[in-house]
Amino acid sequence: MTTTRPRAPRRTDALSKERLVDAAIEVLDAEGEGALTFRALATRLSTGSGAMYHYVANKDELLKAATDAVIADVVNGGAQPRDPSAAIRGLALGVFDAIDAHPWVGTQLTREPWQFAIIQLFERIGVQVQALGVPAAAQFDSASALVNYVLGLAGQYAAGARLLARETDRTAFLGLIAAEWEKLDRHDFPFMHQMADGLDEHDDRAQFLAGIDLILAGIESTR
Amino acid sequence: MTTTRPRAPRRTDALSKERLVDAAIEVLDAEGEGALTFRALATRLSTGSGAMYHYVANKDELLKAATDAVIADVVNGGAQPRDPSAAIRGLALGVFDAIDAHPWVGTQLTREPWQFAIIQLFERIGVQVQALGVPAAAQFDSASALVNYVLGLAGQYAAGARLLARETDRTAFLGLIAAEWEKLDRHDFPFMHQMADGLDEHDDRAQFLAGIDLILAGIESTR
DNA sequence: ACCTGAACACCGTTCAAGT
DNA sequence: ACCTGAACACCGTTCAAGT
Repeated sequence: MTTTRPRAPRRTDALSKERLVDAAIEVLDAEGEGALTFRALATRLSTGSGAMYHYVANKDELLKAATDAVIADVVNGGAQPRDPSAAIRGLALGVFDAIDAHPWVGTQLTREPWQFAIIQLFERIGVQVQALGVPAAAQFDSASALVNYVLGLAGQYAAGARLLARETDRTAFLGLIAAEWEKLDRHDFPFMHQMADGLDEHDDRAQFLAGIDLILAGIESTR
Repeated sequence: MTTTRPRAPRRTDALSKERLVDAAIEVLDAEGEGALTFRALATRLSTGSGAMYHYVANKDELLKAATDAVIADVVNGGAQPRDPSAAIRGLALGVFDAIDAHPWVGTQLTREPWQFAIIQLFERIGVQVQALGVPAAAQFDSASALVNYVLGLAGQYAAGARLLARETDRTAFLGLIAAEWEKLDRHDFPFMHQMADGLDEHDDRAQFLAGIDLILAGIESTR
C-alpha cells in the first residue's frame, strides 16, 4: 500500500545556477565533500532533487563551477604587486590559502586537466613569467613548473585538511605524522627519520613558499 | 515469491590480500577507476562480494595497497645512477611513466597526505638531495619541492590520461586543448594564446623533466 | 517553463547462513 | 575459518506528473 503524501508547496524564489553553486560551496565548506549530495542540496534549497538538472548537467559540472568561482576570487582579488616575483608569490599563496579555507578545491583541481580554474591560474602566472624576462622558448616550461608545484603541494595540503576534524589543530596532526616516521625502519628510511626531528616546528605555508622561491631561483639561474 | 538458486560451488584456491591487489590493478589498468567495484572483483575472482572484507578493511585500503605496490616498483626497480641529479631525474621519470601506465595512481597519490607510497618516494629523493650537498636546514624544503612538483604534474597528466580513450593519441588531445585556448578572449588570456601556437609539438615528458631541472637549478643556486 | 519526488540502476558494506 | 550472496542504506540521474 502506498500512502500519498500531499506535495510540498512550491517555492516562490527561482532557482539559478549561481544559487546552486553558492549552496554547494556552503555545504562543501561546512560539512565536507562527502556531504554534498543532490538530495542534501535539494533539502537546503527547498526543492526536489531533480530540479537541479535544469541548471547543471550533472554533479561534476556543479563541482567545476564551484571550483572556478573560488579560483576566480584568488586570481582577480587582492593587490597585484609590480615586481613579478612578488606577484607570483602572491598568486601562489592565494591558491594555498584558498585551499586551506576550501580543502575540496584541492581535490577538484586534480580531477581534470586544463579545466578553467587552472587556465585562469596558468595565465596569471605566465604573464608574470614573461615580465620576469624569461626567453620565449622557456616560458611555457617555467609557468608549468610553478603551476604544477602549486597544484601538487596544494593537493597534499588539502588531503591533510580533509583528514583533520574541523577543530583539530595542525600541530597535533604533525605530531602524529612524526610518530609514524619514527616507527619506520631506521635503515630503510634514514632521511625520514632525520626529518621527523624538526617536524614539530614545521610550517606548511613557509615550506610552500620556500618551494616557490626555489623554482624562481631556478628560473633566474637559467635566464 | 523468492526463487532459491543453488549456491555456487566454492573455489579451491584461497583468496589473499595479494591476489585482491593484483586483480584490482588489472581492473584499474584495463577498465579504469570507475570499473573497480567489489562486485566486479568478486565475479573476476569467482567469490562473493563480502569475501574481500576478510583481507582488506574497505575499498580505500585496497586502493592504497595497489598504489603502494606500483610506487614500490618504481622506487626499488631500475638502476640507481651514482650522480644525485641523475638519480633524482630517474626517480621522477619513473613516477611519471608509472602514472602514464596506471593513471589511477595519480588520483590515489593526491587522496591522502603522507601515505606510504609518498613516504617511499620522499625518502629516495631526500637521500639524493643530501648527496647533492644541500645544507641540513634546506633539505626538507628541497625534497618537498621536488616531490610536490612530481605529484602536481603527475596528477594533471593522469587526469588527462583518464579522459583519453585507450587508443586515442595524445596529439589529437593536444589539438583539442589548443583549439580551446584559441577560443579564449585574446585580451584576458594573452599568455595562453601565445602558448597555443607551439602546443602541437609539445612533449609532456620533456616538460616534466624541464621542471625537475628548474628545481634542481634552484637547489644548486642556493647551495 | 519550471518544479516535484518516486523510481531506477547502481554503489560499499554488513551479516546470517552455509561448508 | 572462510566464503557466499541477499539485504541495507545509501548514491546520481531520469522522468511522468503536477503547477
